[in-house]
Amino acid sequence: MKRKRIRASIEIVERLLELGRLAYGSLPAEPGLTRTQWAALHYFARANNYSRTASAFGSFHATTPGTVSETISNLVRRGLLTRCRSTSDRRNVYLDLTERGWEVLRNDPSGTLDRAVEELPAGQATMLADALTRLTAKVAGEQRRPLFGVCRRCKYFEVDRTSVVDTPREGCRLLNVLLDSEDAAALCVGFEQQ
Amino acid sequence: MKRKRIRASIEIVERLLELGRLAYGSLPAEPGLTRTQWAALHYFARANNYSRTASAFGSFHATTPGTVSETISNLVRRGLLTRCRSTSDRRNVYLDLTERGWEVLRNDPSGTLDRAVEELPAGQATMLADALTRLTAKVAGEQRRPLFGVCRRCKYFEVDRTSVVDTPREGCRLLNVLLDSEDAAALCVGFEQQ
DNA sequence: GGGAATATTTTCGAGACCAAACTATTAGGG
DNA sequence: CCCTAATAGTTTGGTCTCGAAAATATTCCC
Repeated sequence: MKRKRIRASIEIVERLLELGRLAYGSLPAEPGLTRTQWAALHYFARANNYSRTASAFGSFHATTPGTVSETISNLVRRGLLTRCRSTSDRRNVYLDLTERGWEVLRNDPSGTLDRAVEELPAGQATMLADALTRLTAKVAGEQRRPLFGVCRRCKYFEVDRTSVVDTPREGCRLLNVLLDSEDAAALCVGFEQQ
Repeated sequence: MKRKRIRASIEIVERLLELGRLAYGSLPAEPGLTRTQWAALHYFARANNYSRTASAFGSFHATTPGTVSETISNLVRRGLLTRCRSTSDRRNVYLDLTERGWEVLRNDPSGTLDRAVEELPAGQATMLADALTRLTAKVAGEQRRPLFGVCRRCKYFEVDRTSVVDTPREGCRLLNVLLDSEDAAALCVGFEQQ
């Protein structure tokens, strides 16, 4: 049985996939949530107003609408998420964490990975973020999926410095709305690289 | 609903988890294999003689023996893997790809990610490999799981340069065996950082 | 020899997953 | 304004994944 010639990139790919699994492979998973449920809870905690929908999470998590719908129903049943139908377009349903949802999220198993990242040398963390963004952009593009990213690094992000108050006003040129500091650091489905 | 203060590390964690999903979220999944089945096929293609067992893959993939057993049975049923019970210790079952297994693996969806990695600037790829190894070591350690890694970077790896022939002989001091060039580049459960 | 440890398989119930069918709502063209 | 897409979600059916626990076989070690 001949193996393929080994390329260095394979090791990196293996690490990436291994890490993704290990991150949620932590022991307690306190309230008995699954990987997917944690991922959903984490996503809806981090996504901005315009991205907290079932379909957006489906794109982010690379899964189908039906699967997402079931996962969300489960989290709603547990009292960790609430559904809120949009009034402007009644097809949309926005998902928000409940008080208990925020509480439960504090035990997010991916915190293990998060702490490991925080211990990286400063320069390495920056380069890592850059490399990962490149990779994600490439793969997402090839699969015709949205890229996701935080507003502050988006090409539609805008800072209005003409204001006389000390904190300049931030906004999104795509949706044409103002962003508070929370939203400007949240994940967005409409993200485009600068 | 108050959000937690946003730390830069969260973005990196999100990218890592997103990438892990996207990598296997490719469209065709030709012969209808699932993420887990691809991961198993990939693992048994890359692991060395001593690591192609159900339990080793279970550690690598952060799942339980029962799940692994089912996944393997499925792949055997499809004719992509073969079981081979060890003669020296009859508790062990080694898994090997069949001819068809190797053939099917050529469409491994993670190839998309692999190509993206190959397009990274040279320096960045090296740095990325290093950072990911650090992260994996940290997370695996915290979860008391084996680290996995290729023999050549293991502390038990040894090169015998006393030989007069031009290609020096490589071996493993832990298992006390010689390694051919294929094995020296394969994944091993017994890996320890240098 | 006998009990502990190891490697794997089986079984069960809850989720995850995809595909396809379905509902409801909105957008676009004549 | 109707008619047809397109969009957002849900439901259904069938397979696979997952963890926990029990079962089997084998080996280790005192």
